[in-house]
Amino acid sequence: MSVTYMTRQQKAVLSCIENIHGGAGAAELAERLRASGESVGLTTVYRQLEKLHEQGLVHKIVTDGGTRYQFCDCRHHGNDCFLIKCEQCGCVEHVDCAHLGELYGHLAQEHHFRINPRRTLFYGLCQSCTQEADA
Amino acid sequence: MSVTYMTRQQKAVLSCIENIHGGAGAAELAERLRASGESVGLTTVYRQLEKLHEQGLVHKIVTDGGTRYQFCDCRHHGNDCFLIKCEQCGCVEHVDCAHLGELYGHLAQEHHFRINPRRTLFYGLCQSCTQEADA
DNA sequence: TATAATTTGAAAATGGTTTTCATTTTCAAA
DNA sequence: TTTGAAAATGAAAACCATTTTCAAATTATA
Repeated sequence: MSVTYMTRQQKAVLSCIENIHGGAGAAELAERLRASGESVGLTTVYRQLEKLHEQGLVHKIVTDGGTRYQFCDCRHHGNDCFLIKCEQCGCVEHVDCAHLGELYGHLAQEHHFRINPRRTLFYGLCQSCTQEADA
Repeated sequence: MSVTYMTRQQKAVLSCIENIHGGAGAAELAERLRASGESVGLTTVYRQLEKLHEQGLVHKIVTDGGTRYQFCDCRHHGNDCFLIKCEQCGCVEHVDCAHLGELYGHLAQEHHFRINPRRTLFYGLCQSCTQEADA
């Protein structure tokens, strides 16, 4: 890939997803772009999100409830970062914890499973929802 | 639900998914049932798998590559079990490891995130694909 | 029996995502 | 500047896994 420019649509998709806390689905993203006057076709939104995902710039979270894309420059992450999707409020947060990398090592050494750290996603309660639950 | 019997189809779906190591998609399951002479309509396969999932007898794993169902009496599990989906061969395996529960404890204590252990799913390479990769 | 309730499955509908392809845009060479 | 090749766009069509519909079959209860 020796492309040196970015199209209007590419810039628009990237800067939009970058600024949505908690991520968004493709259709929602297209809707936001249209609303902001930077309309991009849904097909192109899908294509750009896929491209960003391949480049490691967005997570692609496929679940029962649909597919969501979340910006995250994962290329800068090591083995110690993971995502947690809060089952209460729906937010997606990043967490860094050295113990995770240790777990991966253990699983590789003792159980012969090699984890792909880039795709680790837990479900549970985020910090603020945990606090609420404890109150 | 005061139903006391099980239809032929219900029994067939349950006993089939119980015996597929690595789980299966709905269509694959229907095909296996047909091949074994216990043909069950695809619609019914979907319905029964959903029912079993609600009862906590099968995992429903929705990803990029499609939805897979894996038998697992999760009701009996503690914090130390997780699933891993092999990015190479597509199988889903079940792993027990005490270190996982410890990680959850640490995340709760130090990071204030409460993980739902029932939904933990890693991506990576299964045992046999890890061996192949190392060969 | 009779009747109500449940289950089944073929066919049709659904809807998110991908593919197609004519058009537009961009890059690099002349 | 042209010019032509390569890449990107997006509307429309295709795709396809899953869900819904509904008439027929099965089972429970009266």
